[in-house]
Amino acid sequence: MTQAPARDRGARSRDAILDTAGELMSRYGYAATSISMISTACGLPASSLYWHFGSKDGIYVAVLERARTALLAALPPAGAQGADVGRRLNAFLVEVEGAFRRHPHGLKLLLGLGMVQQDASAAAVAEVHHYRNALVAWAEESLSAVFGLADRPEVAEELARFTLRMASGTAVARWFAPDTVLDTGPLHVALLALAAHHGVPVHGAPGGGAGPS
Amino acid sequence: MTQAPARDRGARSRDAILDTAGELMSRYGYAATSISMISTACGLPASSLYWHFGSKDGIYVAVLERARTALLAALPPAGAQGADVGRRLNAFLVEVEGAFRRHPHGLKLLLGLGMVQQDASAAAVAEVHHYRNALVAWAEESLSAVFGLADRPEVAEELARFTLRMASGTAVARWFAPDTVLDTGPLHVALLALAAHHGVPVHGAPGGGAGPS
DNA sequence: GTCTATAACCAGATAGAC
DNA sequence: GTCTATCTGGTTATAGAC
Repeated sequence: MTQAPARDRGARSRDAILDTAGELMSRYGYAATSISMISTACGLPASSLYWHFGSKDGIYVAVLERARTALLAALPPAGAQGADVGRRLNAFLVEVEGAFRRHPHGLKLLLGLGMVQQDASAAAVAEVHHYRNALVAWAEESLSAVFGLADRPEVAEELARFTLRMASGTAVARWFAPDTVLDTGPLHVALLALAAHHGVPVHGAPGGGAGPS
Repeated sequence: MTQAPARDRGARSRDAILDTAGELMSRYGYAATSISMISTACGLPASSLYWHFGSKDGIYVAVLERARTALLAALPPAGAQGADVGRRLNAFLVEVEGAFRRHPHGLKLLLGLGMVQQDASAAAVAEVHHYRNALVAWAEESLSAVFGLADRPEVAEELARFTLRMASGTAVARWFAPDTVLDTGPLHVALLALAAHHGVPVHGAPGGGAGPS
Protein backbone atom coordinates (compact mmCIF):
# COMPACT_ATOMS: atom_id res chain seq x y z
CA MET A 1 0.00 0.00 0.00
CA THR A 2 3.05 2.27 0.04
CA GLN A 3 2.38 2.91 -3.61
CA ALA A 4 -0.80 2.41 -5.52
CA PRO A 5 -1.00 -0.55 -7.84
CA ALA A 6 -0.01 0.82 -11.20
CA ARG A 7 -3.18 -0.31 -12.90
CA ASP A 8 -5.39 2.36 -11.36
CA ARG A 9 -3.00 5.25 -11.08
CA GLY A 10 -4.93 6.93 -13.83
CA ALA A 11 -8.21 6.58 -12.04
CA ARG A 12 -6.75 7.94 -8.82
CA SER A 13 -5.28 10.92 -10.64
CA ARG A 14 -8.60 11.52 -12.31
CA ASP A 15 -10.35 11.63 -8.98
CA ALA A 16 -7.70 13.89 -7.48
CA ILE A 17 -8.12 16.33 -10.34
CA LEU A 18 -11.88 16.36 -9.95
CA ASP A 19 -11.59 16.82 -6.20
CA THR A 20 -9.41 19.88 -6.37
CA ALA A 21 -11.15 21.30 -9.42
CA GLY A 22 -14.52 20.96 -7.71
CA GLU A 23 -13.25 22.65 -4.60
CA LEU A 24 -11.65 25.56 -6.47
CA MET A 25 -14.45 26.07 -8.96
CA SER A 26 -17.12 26.03 -6.29
CA ARG A 27 -15.14 28.60 -4.34
CA TYR A 28 -13.96 30.95 -7.06
CA GLY A 29 -16.30 30.18 -9.92
CA TYR A 30 -15.42 28.72 -13.28
CA ALA A 31 -13.81 31.70 -14.96
CA ALA A 32 -11.64 32.62 -11.99
CA THR A 33 -10.28 29.10 -11.64
CA SER A 34 -7.31 28.55 -13.93
CA ILE A 35 -5.76 25.33 -15.11
CA SER A 36 -2.49 26.19 -13.40
CA MET A 37 -4.30 26.70 -10.09
CA ILE A 38 -5.78 23.23 -10.33
CA SER A 39 -2.48 21.80 -11.51
CA THR A 40 -0.41 23.14 -8.64
CA ALA A 41 -3.13 22.38 -6.08
CA CYS A 42 -3.38 18.71 -7.02
CA GLY A 43 0.29 18.22 -7.87
CA LEU A 44 -0.18 17.00 -11.41
CA PRO A 45 1.14 18.86 -14.45
CA ALA A 46 -1.27 20.76 -16.63
CA SER A 47 -0.79 18.40 -19.52
CA SER A 48 -2.16 15.56 -17.39
CA LEU A 49 -5.35 17.50 -16.90
CA TYR A 50 -5.62 17.85 -20.66
CA TRP A 51 -4.84 14.20 -21.17
CA HIS A 52 -7.72 13.23 -18.87
CA PHE A 53 -10.34 15.82 -19.78
CA GLY A 54 -9.30 17.48 -23.01
CA SER A 55 -10.11 21.03 -22.01
CA LYS A 56 -11.00 23.26 -19.10
CA ASP A 57 -14.61 22.95 -20.12
CA GLY A 58 -14.29 19.18 -20.03
CA ILE A 59 -13.07 19.39 -16.45
CA TYR A 60 -16.08 21.49 -15.50
CA VAL A 61 -18.50 19.07 -17.10
CA ALA A 62 -16.88 16.12 -15.35
CA VAL A 63 -16.93 17.92 -12.01
CA LEU A 64 -20.61 18.76 -12.36
CA GLU A 65 -21.51 15.27 -13.43
CA ARG A 66 -19.75 13.68 -10.49
CA ALA A 67 -21.29 16.15 -8.05
CA ARG A 68 -24.72 15.40 -9.44
CA THR A 69 -24.45 11.64 -9.21
CA ALA A 70 -22.94 11.85 -5.73
CA LEU A 71 -25.70 14.10 -4.47
CA LEU A 72 -28.51 12.11 -6.02
CA ALA A 73 -27.07 8.87 -4.70
CA ALA A 74 -27.06 10.35 -1.22
CA LEU A 75 -30.71 11.38 -1.36
CA PRO A 76 -33.39 8.89 -0.35
CA PRO A 77 -35.65 7.60 -3.13
CA ALA A 78 -38.53 9.99 -2.45
CA GLY A 79 -40.64 7.55 -0.48
CA ALA A 80 -41.91 9.38 2.58
CA GLN A 81 -42.18 7.55 5.86
CA GLY A 82 -43.93 8.81 8.97
CA ALA A 83 -47.33 8.65 10.55
CA ASP A 84 -48.60 12.16 9.95
CA VAL A 85 -47.74 15.02 7.64
CA GLY A 86 -45.68 16.84 10.24
CA ARG A 87 -43.38 13.89 10.84
CA ARG A 88 -43.01 13.13 7.15
CA LEU A 89 -42.21 16.76 6.38
CA ASN A 90 -39.70 16.76 9.18
CA ALA A 91 -37.98 13.69 7.82
CA PHE A 92 -37.84 15.26 4.37
CA LEU A 93 -36.33 18.49 5.67
CA VAL A 94 -33.77 16.60 7.70
CA GLU A 95 -32.73 14.86 4.50
CA VAL A 96 -32.50 18.13 2.61
CA GLU A 97 -30.53 19.80 5.35
CA GLY A 98 -28.16 16.87 5.63
CA ALA A 99 -27.50 16.71 1.91
CA PHE A 100 -27.08 20.46 1.88
CA ARG A 101 -24.53 20.30 4.66
CA ARG A 102 -22.62 17.23 3.54
CA HIS A 103 -22.38 18.26 -0.12
CA PRO A 104 -21.43 21.91 0.08
CA HIS A 105 -19.92 21.92 -3.38
CA GLY A 106 -22.98 20.76 -5.24
CA LEU A 107 -25.16 23.81 -5.10
CA LYS A 108 -22.25 26.19 -5.22
CA LEU A 109 -21.13 24.65 -8.48
CA LEU A 110 -24.59 25.09 -9.84
CA LEU A 111 -24.58 28.70 -8.72
CA GLY A 112 -20.98 29.64 -9.27
CA LEU A 113 -21.23 29.25 -12.93
CA GLY A 114 -21.88 32.71 -14.24
CA MET A 115 -20.42 31.22 -17.36
CA VAL A 116 -23.44 29.43 -18.70
CA GLN A 117 -24.20 32.17 -21.16
CA GLN A 118 -20.73 32.98 -22.39
CA ASP A 119 -18.11 30.46 -23.29
CA ALA A 120 -19.93 27.44 -21.99
CA SER A 121 -20.07 24.50 -24.33
CA ALA A 122 -23.34 22.83 -25.13
CA ALA A 123 -22.25 19.92 -22.98
CA ALA A 124 -21.74 22.17 -19.95
CA VAL A 125 -25.10 23.85 -20.37
CA ALA A 126 -26.79 20.49 -20.78
CA GLU A 127 -25.13 19.10 -17.67
CA VAL A 128 -26.09 22.14 -15.60
CA HIS A 129 -29.72 21.76 -16.61
CA HIS A 130 -29.61 18.03 -16.07
CA TYR A 131 -28.36 18.62 -12.55
CA ARG A 132 -30.99 21.20 -11.76
CA ASN A 133 -33.81 19.18 -13.27
CA ALA A 134 -32.86 16.16 -11.21
CA LEU A 135 -33.05 18.21 -8.03
CA VAL A 136 -36.41 19.68 -8.98
CA ALA A 137 -37.84 16.26 -9.79
CA TRP A 138 -36.61 14.77 -6.53
CA ALA A 139 -38.08 17.61 -4.49
CA GLU A 140 -41.42 17.38 -6.27
CA GLU A 141 -41.71 13.64 -5.78
CA SER A 142 -40.67 13.84 -2.16
CA LEU A 143 -43.06 16.62 -1.27
CA SER A 144 -45.82 14.91 -3.17
CA ALA A 145 -45.30 11.86 -0.99
CA VAL A 146 -45.11 13.94 2.18
CA PHE A 147 -48.40 15.73 1.58
CA GLY A 148 -50.17 13.13 -0.53
CA LEU A 149 -50.36 15.28 -3.62
CA ALA A 150 -50.63 12.64 -6.33
CA ASP A 151 -53.70 14.40 -7.70
CA ARG A 152 -52.48 17.96 -7.12
CA PRO A 153 -49.22 18.17 -9.11
CA GLU A 154 -49.38 21.96 -9.33
CA VAL A 155 -49.27 22.21 -5.54
CA ALA A 156 -46.32 19.84 -5.37
CA GLU A 157 -44.59 21.95 -7.97
CA GLU A 158 -45.13 25.13 -5.99
CA LEU A 159 -43.87 23.58 -2.77
CA ALA A 160 -40.80 22.20 -4.53
CA ARG A 161 -40.02 25.53 -6.14
CA PHE A 162 -40.37 27.24 -2.80
CA THR A 163 -38.07 24.77 -1.11
CA LEU A 164 -35.41 24.91 -3.79
CA ARG A 165 -35.37 28.68 -3.92
CA MET A 166 -34.90 28.71 -0.19
CA ALA A 167 -32.02 26.27 -0.54
CA SER A 168 -30.46 28.37 -3.30
CA GLY A 169 -30.79 31.53 -1.27
CA THR A 170 -29.15 29.79 1.66
CA ALA A 171 -26.30 28.65 -0.56
CA VAL A 172 -25.82 32.27 -1.56
CA ALA A 173 -25.87 33.42 2.05
CA ARG A 174 -23.18 30.86 2.68
CA TRP A 175 -20.49 32.80 0.92
CA PHE A 176 -21.14 35.76 3.16
CA ALA A 177 -21.11 33.57 6.26
CA PRO A 178 -19.69 30.13 5.51
CA ASP A 179 -21.25 28.48 8.53
CA THR A 180 -24.77 29.30 7.39
CA VAL A 181 -27.18 26.37 7.56
CA LEU A 182 -30.55 25.71 6.05
CA ASP A 183 -33.23 27.02 8.42
CA THR A 184 -35.47 23.98 8.54
CA GLY A 185 -37.66 25.35 11.30
CA PRO A 186 -39.15 28.30 9.44
CA LEU A 187 -39.25 26.24 6.27
CA HIS A 188 -41.30 23.60 8.03
CA VAL A 189 -43.83 26.18 9.19
CA ALA A 190 -43.96 27.81 5.77
CA LEU A 191 -44.49 24.60 3.84
CA LEU A 192 -47.26 23.46 6.17
CA ALA A 193 -48.99 26.82 5.83
CA LEU A 194 -48.64 26.76 2.07
CA ALA A 195 -50.13 23.30 1.82
CA ALA A 196 -52.97 24.25 4.13
CA HIS A 197 -53.55 27.41 2.12
CA HIS A 198 -54.16 25.23 -0.94
CA GLY A 199 -56.67 23.14 0.93
CA VAL A 200 -54.42 20.17 1.46
CA PRO A 201 -55.50 18.35 4.62
CA VAL A 202 -52.92 19.01 7.32
CA HIS A 203 -54.32 17.78 10.60
CA GLY A 204 -52.86 19.51 13.59
CA ALA A 205 -50.70 21.88 11.59
CA PRO A 206 -49.49 24.80 13.70
CA GLY A 207 -49.61 27.22 10.77
CA GLY A 208 -52.44 29.48 11.90
CA GLY A 209 -51.78 30.00 15.56
CA ALA A 210 -49.07 29.93 18.14
CA GLY A 211 -47.61 26.49 17.70
CA PRO A 212 -44.97 24.72 19.73
CA SER A 213 -41.58 26.32 19.33
CA MET B 1 -28.35 68.73 -28.50
CA THR B 2 -26.57 67.20 -31.47
CA GLN B 3 -23.48 66.96 -29.33
CA ALA B 4 -23.21 67.01 -25.60
CA PRO B 5 -21.83 70.17 -24.04
CA ALA B 6 -18.17 69.53 -23.60
CA ARG B 7 -18.20 70.19 -19.89
CA ASP B 8 -19.90 66.93 -18.97
CA ARG B 9 -18.51 64.59 -21.56
CA GLY B 10 -16.51 62.95 -18.83
CA ALA B 11 -19.54 62.34 -16.66
CA ARG B 12 -21.47 60.88 -19.59
CA SER B 13 -18.60 58.57 -20.44
CA ARG B 14 -18.35 57.54 -16.82
CA ASP B 15 -22.01 56.60 -16.78
CA ALA B 16 -21.74 54.76 -20.07
CA ILE B 17 -18.85 52.72 -18.74
CA LEU B 18 -20.76 51.84 -15.57
CA ASP B 19 -23.86 50.95 -17.57
CA THR B 20 -22.12 48.46 -19.81
CA ALA B 21 -19.84 47.13 -17.08
CA GLY B 22 -22.84 46.54 -14.82
CA GLU B 23 -24.68 44.73 -17.54
CA LEU B 24 -21.75 42.53 -18.50
CA MET B 25 -20.60 41.79 -14.97
CA SER B 26 -24.08 40.91 -13.79
CA ARG B 27 -24.44 38.57 -16.75
CA TYR B 28 -21.04 36.90 -16.87
CA GLY B 29 -19.64 37.57 -13.43
CA TYR B 30 -16.60 39.62 -12.51
CA ALA B 31 -13.83 37.28 -13.59
CA ALA B 32 -15.34 36.45 -16.97
CA THR B 33 -15.87 40.10 -17.87
CA SER B 34 -12.73 41.54 -19.43
CA ILE B 35 -11.70 45.14 -19.85
CA SER B 36 -11.68 44.75 -23.60
CA MET B 37 -15.26 43.43 -23.54
CA ILE B 38 -16.40 46.52 -21.70
CA SER B 39 -14.28 48.74 -23.90
CA THR B 40 -15.67 47.50 -27.19
CA ALA B 41 -19.23 47.31 -25.82
CA CYS B 42 -19.29 50.94 -24.73
CA GLY B 43 -17.13 52.30 -27.53
CA LEU B 44 -14.45 53.86 -25.38
CA PRO B 45 -10.82 52.74 -25.43
CA ALA B 46 -9.48 50.71 -22.56
CA SER B 47 -7.25 53.52 -21.38
CA SER B 48 -10.31 55.68 -20.77
CA LEU B 49 -11.65 53.07 -18.41
CA TYR B 50 -8.38 53.20 -16.52
CA TRP B 51 -8.39 56.99 -16.51
CA HIS B 52 -11.83 56.97 -14.88
CA PHE B 53 -11.55 54.06 -12.48
CA GLY B 54 -7.91 53.12 -12.15
CA SER B 55 -8.36 49.37 -12.35
CA LYS B 56 -10.82 46.63 -13.14
CA ASP B 57 -11.48 46.31 -9.46
CA GLY B 58 -12.24 50.02 -9.30
CA ILE B 59 -14.85 49.56 -12.00
CA TYR B 60 -16.48 46.76 -10.03
CA VAL B 61 -16.60 48.82 -6.86
CA ALA B 62 -18.11 51.78 -8.69
CA VAL B 63 -20.70 49.57 -10.37
CA LEU B 64 -21.71 48.03 -7.06
CA GLU B 65 -21.87 51.38 -5.34
CA ARG B 66 -24.10 52.87 -8.00
CA ALA B 67 -26.37 49.82 -8.01
CA ARG B 68 -26.70 50.02 -4.25
CA THR B 69 -27.59 53.70 -4.13
CA ALA B 70 -30.02 53.33 -7.03
CA LEU B 71 -31.77 50.39 -5.41
CA LEU B 72 -31.98 51.94 -1.97
CA ALA B 73 -33.24 55.21 -3.41
CA ALA B 74 -36.02 53.28 -5.14
CA LEU B 75 -37.14 51.57 -1.97
CA PRO B 76 -39.65 53.28 0.32
CA PRO B 77 -38.35 54.41 3.73
CA ALA B 78 -39.64 51.41 5.66
CA GLY B 79 -42.77 53.04 7.03
CA ALA B 80 -45.62 50.59 6.59
CA GLN B 81 -49.02 51.87 5.62
CA GLY B 82 -52.21 49.85 5.62
CA ALA B 83 -55.04 49.10 7.99
CA ASP B 84 -54.27 45.51 8.92
CA VAL B 85 -51.26 43.27 8.79
CA GLY B 86 -52.36 41.57 5.58
CA ARG B 87 -52.56 44.83 3.66
CA ARG B 88 -49.29 46.13 5.04
CA LEU B 89 -47.53 42.90 4.19
CA ASN B 90 -49.00 43.04 0.74
CA ALA B 91 -47.74 46.58 0.19
CA PHE B 92 -44.29 45.53 1.37
CA LEU B 93 -44.15 42.56 -0.96
CA VAL B 94 -45.31 44.66 -3.88
CA GLU B 95 -42.40 46.98 -3.21
CA VAL B 96 -39.94 44.12 -3.00
CA GLU B 97 -41.24 42.54 -6.17
CA GLY B 98 -41.14 45.85 -8.03
CA ALA B 99 -37.60 46.64 -6.97
CA PHE B 100 -36.60 43.12 -7.81
CA ARG B 101 -38.08 43.42 -11.29
CA ARG B 102 -36.94 46.94 -12.10
CA HIS B 103 -33.39 46.49 -10.85
CA PRO B 104 -32.41 43.13 -12.23
CA HIS B 105 -28.70 43.89 -12.05
CA GLY B 106 -28.58 44.67 -8.37
CA LEU B 107 -28.94 41.24 -6.90
CA LYS B 108 -27.12 39.54 -9.73
CA LEU B 109 -24.10 41.71 -9.10
CA LEU B 110 -24.23 40.72 -5.48
CA LEU B 111 -24.47 37.08 -6.45
CA GLY B 112 -22.24 36.97 -9.49
CA LEU B 113 -19.22 37.77 -7.56
CA GLY B 114 -17.58 34.46 -6.84
CA MET B 115 -14.54 36.63 -6.62
CA VAL B 116 -14.96 37.95 -3.14
CA GLN B 117 -12.47 35.50 -1.72
CA GLN B 118 -9.81 35.58 -4.36
CA ASP B 119 -8.49 38.70 -5.96
CA ALA B 120 -11.04 41.08 -4.51
CA SER B 121 -9.63 44.19 -2.98
CA ALA B 122 -10.62 45.24 0.51
CA ALA B 123 -12.70 47.99 -1.07
CA ALA B 124 -14.69 45.51 -3.15
CA VAL B 125 -15.34 43.25 -0.19
CA ALA B 126 -16.39 46.21 1.92
CA GLU B 127 -18.75 47.48 -0.76
CA VAL B 128 -20.33 44.05 -1.19
CA HIS B 129 -20.99 43.78 2.51
CA HIS B 130 -22.21 47.35 2.66
CA TYR B 131 -24.71 46.56 -0.07
CA ARG B 132 -25.93 43.42 1.59
CA ASN B 133 -26.17 44.98 5.03
CA ALA B 134 -28.25 47.83 3.65
CA LEU B 135 -30.71 45.36 2.16
CA VAL B 136 -30.92 43.36 5.37
CA ALA B 137 -31.50 46.48 7.44
CA TRP B 138 -34.22 47.73 5.12
CA ALA B 139 -36.01 44.40 5.16
CA GLU B 140 -35.85 44.14 8.95
CA GLU B 141 -37.20 47.64 9.47
CA SER B 142 -39.95 47.18 6.94
CA LEU B 143 -41.11 43.86 8.31
CA SER B 144 -40.90 45.20 11.83
CA ALA B 145 -43.27 47.97 10.80
CA VAL B 146 -45.57 45.56 8.97
CA PHE B 147 -45.99 43.23 11.93
CA GLY B 148 -45.39 45.67 14.75
CA LEU B 149 -42.25 43.94 16.01
CA ALA B 150 -40.52 46.81 17.77
CA ASP B 151 -40.17 44.64 20.87
CA ARG B 152 -39.43 41.36 19.04
CA PRO B 153 -36.30 42.12 17.00
CA GLU B 154 -35.36 38.47 16.73
CA VAL B 155 -38.63 37.72 14.96
CA ALA B 156 -38.10 40.62 12.56
CA GLU B 157 -34.65 39.28 11.88
CA GLU B 158 -35.95 35.82 11.08
CA LEU B 159 -38.62 37.15 8.77
CA ALA B 160 -36.10 39.37 6.97
CA ARG B 161 -33.65 36.55 6.55
CA PHE B 162 -36.40 34.35 5.18
CA THR B 163 -37.49 37.00 2.71
CA LEU B 164 -33.99 37.79 1.50
CA ARG B 165 -33.07 34.16 1.01
CA MET B 166 -36.19 33.73 -1.03
CA ALA B 167 -35.23 36.74 -3.12
CA SER B 168 -31.69 35.43 -3.58
CA GLY B 169 -32.97 32.04 -4.60
CA THR B 170 -35.28 33.66 -7.10
CA ALA B 171 -32.38 35.67 -8.52
CA VAL B 172 -30.52 32.40 -8.99
CA ALA B 173 -33.52 30.80 -10.68
CA ARG B 174 -33.51 33.75 -13.02
CA TRP B 175 -30.46 32.68 -14.88
CA PHE B 176 -32.06 29.38 -15.68
CA ALA B 177 -35.28 31.08 -16.79
CA PRO B 178 -34.75 34.82 -17.26
CA ASP B 179 -38.44 35.68 -16.97
CA THR B 180 -38.68 34.30 -13.44
CA VAL B 181 -40.43 36.61 -10.99
CA LEU B 182 -40.61 36.72 -7.23
CA ASP B 183 -43.53 34.58 -6.06
CA THR B 184 -45.19 37.03 -3.72
CA GLY B 185 -48.25 34.86 -3.15
CA PRO B 186 -46.55 31.94 -1.41
CA LEU B 187 -44.20 34.33 0.34
CA HIS B 188 -47.17 36.22 1.75
CA VAL B 189 -48.68 33.03 3.14
CA ALA B 190 -45.36 31.89 4.53
CA LEU B 191 -44.53 35.16 6.30
CA LEU B 192 -47.96 35.35 7.89
CA ALA B 193 -47.66 31.80 9.11
CA LEU B 194 -44.17 32.42 10.47
CA ALA B 195 -45.29 35.49 12.37
CA ALA B 196 -48.30 33.66 13.77
CA HIS B 197 -46.07 30.77 14.73
CA HIS B 198 -44.07 33.14 16.90
CA GLY B 199 -47.20 34.36 18.60
CA VAL B 200 -47.37 37.67 16.77
CA PRO B 201 -51.02 38.78 16.58
CA VAL B 202 -52.21 38.32 13.01
CA HIS B 203 -55.97 38.78 13.00
CA GLY B 204 -57.69 37.03 10.15
CA ALA B 205 -54.54 35.49 8.76
CA PRO B 206 -55.27 32.61 6.38
CA GLY B 207 -52.18 30.71 7.42
CA GLY B 208 -53.82 27.77 9.18
CA GLY B 209 -56.72 26.88 6.96
CA ALA B 210 -57.90 27.16 3.40
CA GLY B 211 -57.69 30.86 2.76
CA PRO B 212 -58.86 32.84 -0.26
CA SER B 213 -56.83 31.98 -3.32
C1' DG C 1 -0.05 8.22 -17.95
C1' DT C 2 3.18 11.55 -16.55
C1' DC C 3 6.60 14.80 -17.32
C1' DT C 4 9.24 19.27 -19.42
C1' DA C 5 9.04 22.78 -22.56
C1' DT C 6 6.79 25.90 -25.33
C1' DA C 7 3.52 27.83 -28.72
C1' DA C 8 -0.21 31.24 -29.46
C1' DC C 9 -2.92 34.22 -27.41
C1' DC C 10 -5.32 37.47 -24.37
C1' DA C 11 -5.52 39.55 -19.91
C1' DG C 12 -4.77 43.89 -17.01
C1' DA C 13 -2.34 47.91 -17.09
C1' DT C 14 0.65 52.02 -18.75
C1' DA C 15 3.04 55.84 -21.73
C1' DG C 16 2.56 59.70 -24.04
C1' DA C 17 0.70 62.34 -28.18
C1' DC C 18 -3.29 65.15 -28.88
C1' DG D 1 -10.55 63.22 -21.47
C1' DT D 2 -9.64 60.50 -25.36
C1' DC D 3 -6.75 58.23 -28.41
C1' DT D 4 -2.90 54.73 -30.39
C1' DA D 5 0.60 51.77 -29.28
C1' DT D 6 2.81 48.79 -26.30
C1' DC D 7 4.70 46.14 -22.18
C1' DT D 8 4.42 42.28 -19.06
C1' DG D 9 2.56 38.32 -17.34
C1' DG D 10 -0.79 34.68 -17.12
C1' DT D 11 -4.03 31.91 -19.94
C1' DT D 12 -5.45 27.71 -22.64
C1' DA D 13 -3.62 24.25 -25.06
C1' DT D 14 -0.09 21.22 -27.50
C1' DA D 15 4.42 18.53 -28.73
C1' DG D 16 7.16 15.07 -27.72
C1' DA D 17 10.51 12.60 -24.44
C1' DC D 18 10.05 9.01 -21.01
